[in-house]
Amino acid sequence: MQDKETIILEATLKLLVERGFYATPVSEIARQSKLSVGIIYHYFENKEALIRQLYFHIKKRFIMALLAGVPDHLGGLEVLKKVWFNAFTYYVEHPLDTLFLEQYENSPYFIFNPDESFAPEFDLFVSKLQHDIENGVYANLPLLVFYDMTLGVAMSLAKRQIAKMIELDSVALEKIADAVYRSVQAV
Amino acid sequence: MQDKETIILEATLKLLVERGFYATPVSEIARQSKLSVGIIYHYFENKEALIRQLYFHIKKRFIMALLAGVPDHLGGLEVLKKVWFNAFTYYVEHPLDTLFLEQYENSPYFIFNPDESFAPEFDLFVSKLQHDIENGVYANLPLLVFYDMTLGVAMSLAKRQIAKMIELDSVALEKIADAVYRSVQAV
DNA sequence: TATAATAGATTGAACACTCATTCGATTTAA
DNA sequence: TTAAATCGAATGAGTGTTCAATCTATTATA
Repeated sequence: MQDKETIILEATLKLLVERGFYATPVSEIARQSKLSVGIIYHYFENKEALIRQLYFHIKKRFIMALLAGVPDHLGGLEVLKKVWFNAFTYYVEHPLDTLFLEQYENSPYFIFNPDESFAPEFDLFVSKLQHDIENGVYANLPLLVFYDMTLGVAMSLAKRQIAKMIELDSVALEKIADAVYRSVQAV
Repeated sequence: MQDKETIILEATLKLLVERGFYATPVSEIARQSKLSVGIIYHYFENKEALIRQLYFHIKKRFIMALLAGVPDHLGGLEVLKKVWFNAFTYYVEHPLDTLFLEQYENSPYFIFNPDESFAPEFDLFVSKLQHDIENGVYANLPLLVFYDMTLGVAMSLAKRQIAKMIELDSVALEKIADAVYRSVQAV
C-alpha cells in the first residue's frame, strides 16, 4: 500500500481538478482518501501547505518524465525533439497532472520562482541548451521565449487533446515538432 | 459615469485577478465598486453568473482588439502578423484581462464551447484563414494547432512580460513573429 | 518472556468564522 | 403615485482547524 501522504496527495489532485481549490473541502479529501480529517492535519500543516506540496510533487515527476530515455551525454536537435515528445506524451497520459499544473500556475496563489530547482538533471539539460543558444546553434532568443515556442506549444496541444478538441497521431506530431524546432533554428 | 453593471464587472475583475474566485466575496466586490451587496444582486443573478458575464465581456473586447487596424478585405501573412502584434500588445497593455482569461479558462468551471461566437468579424477572419490552410497557403494543420503555434505563443510571452520575467522590444517581437509564422508555412 | 511505558497515528465532534443570498425598508426618478 | 433602484442587517449553510480521547506499535524494564 502507498504511504498515507501519497494517498492524500492523489485524492487531493483528483478533487482539485474536478472542482477547484475552494470547492474541495478538506472533509471531502478525507472521504476520497478514506482517511479522517484529523490525519490530514497530522501529515500536512494546513490545506494551503497540502496543495503547495502537491504542486511540487507533480511538477517534479513531470520534469523527470521530460528526460526519460535521453542519454545525458547527448545534445542537439534530436534530443530536443525527444524531450518535446516526452512532454506531449506525459501530458496526454497524465491529464490530472496537466490540468492541475495549469490551474495552479495560473492561479493568484502561484508565485514563480526562477531559482527553484526540481531536478538537477534538468538544470543540466537547460544549461546545455542555454550554452547552445549562446553559441549560435539556435536562434538568439531568451530561454523562456525558446521554451514557449517549443515545449509550451506541446503543453497547449496536449490540453486540447485531453479536452478532445483535437486528436494528433504520431505523423502529425512529427510534423509539428519539426516545425516548432525549425522556428528556433539559427538564421 | 459608467453604468453600474460595468463598474461592478471592473471591480470584480480586479479582485479576481488579485485573489481568485473564492477569495473574492461579494461583499468585497461591493466595497471595491462602492455599491451595496443588494444592488449587485439586482443586476446579476448570482456570483457565478456575474463571473460568467465578466468572462464574455472581456473575451469579446479582446477579440475585437485582435482585428484593430486590419482592413477586412485583406488577407495574407502581413495580416496574420498584424493580428499577432495586436494580440501581444493587448495582453501586455491589459494585464488584468489577460490574467483573468487565463485563470478562468484553466479553471474547472470553464467549459469550452467551439460554436460560441464573440464577434462575427472574427468568425469571418477565421474562416478565411481556414480557407487558406485548405488551399495550401499554410501548412495543413488543424486550426487549433495553427492557433497554438502562433497566437498561443503571443499569449504565453505576454504573460511572461506581465510577470516581468522577460522584456521584449519591437525588434525581438518582429523576430519572433517571423519565426512563428515561418513554422506554419506550407512546406 | 511478560509487562509496562512511551510515542506516534488516528478519530470525528465541536468551534469560530465566513460566505452567498434574501428581503423588508428606504430612497430616487419618471 | 408608481416603479425601479438601493441599502445592509439577518439567515443559514458550509468551512478550516483544533483537540481530547483512543488505538497501535515499538521499546524498555523486570
